[in-house]
Amino acid sequence: MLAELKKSMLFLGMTETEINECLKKSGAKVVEYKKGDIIFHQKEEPLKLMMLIEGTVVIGNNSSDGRRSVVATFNQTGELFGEVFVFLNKKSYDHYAQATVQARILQIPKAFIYNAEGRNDTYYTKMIANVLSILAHKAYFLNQRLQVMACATLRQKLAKILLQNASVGGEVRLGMNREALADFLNVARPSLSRELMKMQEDGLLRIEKKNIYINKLEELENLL
Amino acid sequence: MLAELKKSMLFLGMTETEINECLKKSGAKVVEYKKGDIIFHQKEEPLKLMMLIEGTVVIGNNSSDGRRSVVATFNQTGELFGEVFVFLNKKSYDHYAQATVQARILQIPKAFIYNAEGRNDTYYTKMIANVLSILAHKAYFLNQRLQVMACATLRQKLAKILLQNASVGGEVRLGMNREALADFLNVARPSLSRELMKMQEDGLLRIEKKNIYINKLEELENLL
DNA sequence: TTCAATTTGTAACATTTGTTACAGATACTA
DNA sequence: TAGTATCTGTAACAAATGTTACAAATTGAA
Repeated sequence: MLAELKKSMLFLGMTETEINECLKKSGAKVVEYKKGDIIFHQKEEPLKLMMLIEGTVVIGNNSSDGRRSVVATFNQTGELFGEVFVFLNKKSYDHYAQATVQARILQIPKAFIYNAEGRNDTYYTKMIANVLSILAHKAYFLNQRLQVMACATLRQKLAKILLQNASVGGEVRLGMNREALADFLNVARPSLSRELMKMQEDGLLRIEKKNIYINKLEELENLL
Repeated sequence: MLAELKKSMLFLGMTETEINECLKKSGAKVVEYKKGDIIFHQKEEPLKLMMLIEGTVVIGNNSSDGRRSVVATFNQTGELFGEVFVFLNKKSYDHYAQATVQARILQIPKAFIYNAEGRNDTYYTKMIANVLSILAHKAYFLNQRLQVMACATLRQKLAKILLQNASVGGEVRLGMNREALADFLNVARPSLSRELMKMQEDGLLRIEKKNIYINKLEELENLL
């Protein structure tokens, strides 16, 4: 498991010795869940950092009439989930977490983060830096997404995401198919196709298979 | 100035003594800017936490053809800005910050946060907790906003924001006028008015002056 | 290769939302 | 109080996007 932990954002840059030290001093535990098990429920107080080691976890909430809606899905080893609620110091998650397949979760008591005493060891500083980086990344990513969603027209949304992801040569590799891109932009897939084709006709870009090449950078920027 | 700092998110829960200790040990400085002065520019490396003490600051970026677009505005005493870039450990802000009126900014070197040595003082732990809380709040807020924006229809957006802000009795006080609400939801004001009135006709809610009262909570939830 | 499954572009039409203009309501000031 | 500015709802129309269905293109596997 250590090999996986070393690659996670939380333990990035730490030696195996340091990671073990963290796990021991923090009282971290690995908990196994079977398919369908609840990992935490809505009313529960967020007291542990949850890191997915193996499996798939969905975050959702129950509305008052009992309907369930899924807010997020995690399936990458090393990902944290629910950590925002931990650091908000909220009295309850307002969401539940459920394993959709068998899962293993590393759980680190939050108290560990909030107690610097006797921790002039480097691992503590590294972990703090990592946690800050994780939260900052999340805020940064959400902000990027919001800027796309905040565009008034579909053409503007496309311009935004293309500019955000363009490499120096003007090549854009989004790593999404049309359907996923449409979901990301929150539009219907045929609407997306239509607008992409229109933009190509207008000479703004060139579409080749999965790749898109920006022809007129300035014009795209002027749309925003 | 201490009185203001005590109310800021960054120094929340700290005594004046502790705050002074922080300022001294961190090498923090208060810098004055005149109207129009650049506080940091796009290529600059983010090395200091910036807290607005007085004035107004806009964050923006220059696109390649020289046009400027404003991304955010800060004018609340005690607010941090640009902190996400600091904790991302990026090599450059990709934005500039500019004072739009005379401003005073408290600047705290980031190194202070990343060095726990000899800091078994309680103020360090408190500050870490506060910084984590600030970032978590930002992520939480952005996520809330994103959930509203991700709704497919205007009616769903309204349902979402009303449910997010409803008190137990079903009263919703948004503290925004129609124009601001329309901006927040990213729709045209007349479209917003039209949909609100339709929802009232459908019996979902009741509008009284600035306040909105939810009549049928379940039906609103079922929209989502 | 060949076939089936998936992805993508297209078109016609329905629906939603934006735009513009204006009048009644509300809030603010002299 | 009167008068002005701002906010809000309304309506007619324009424009953008969603919906549905389908065929061409692409991918992946046998």
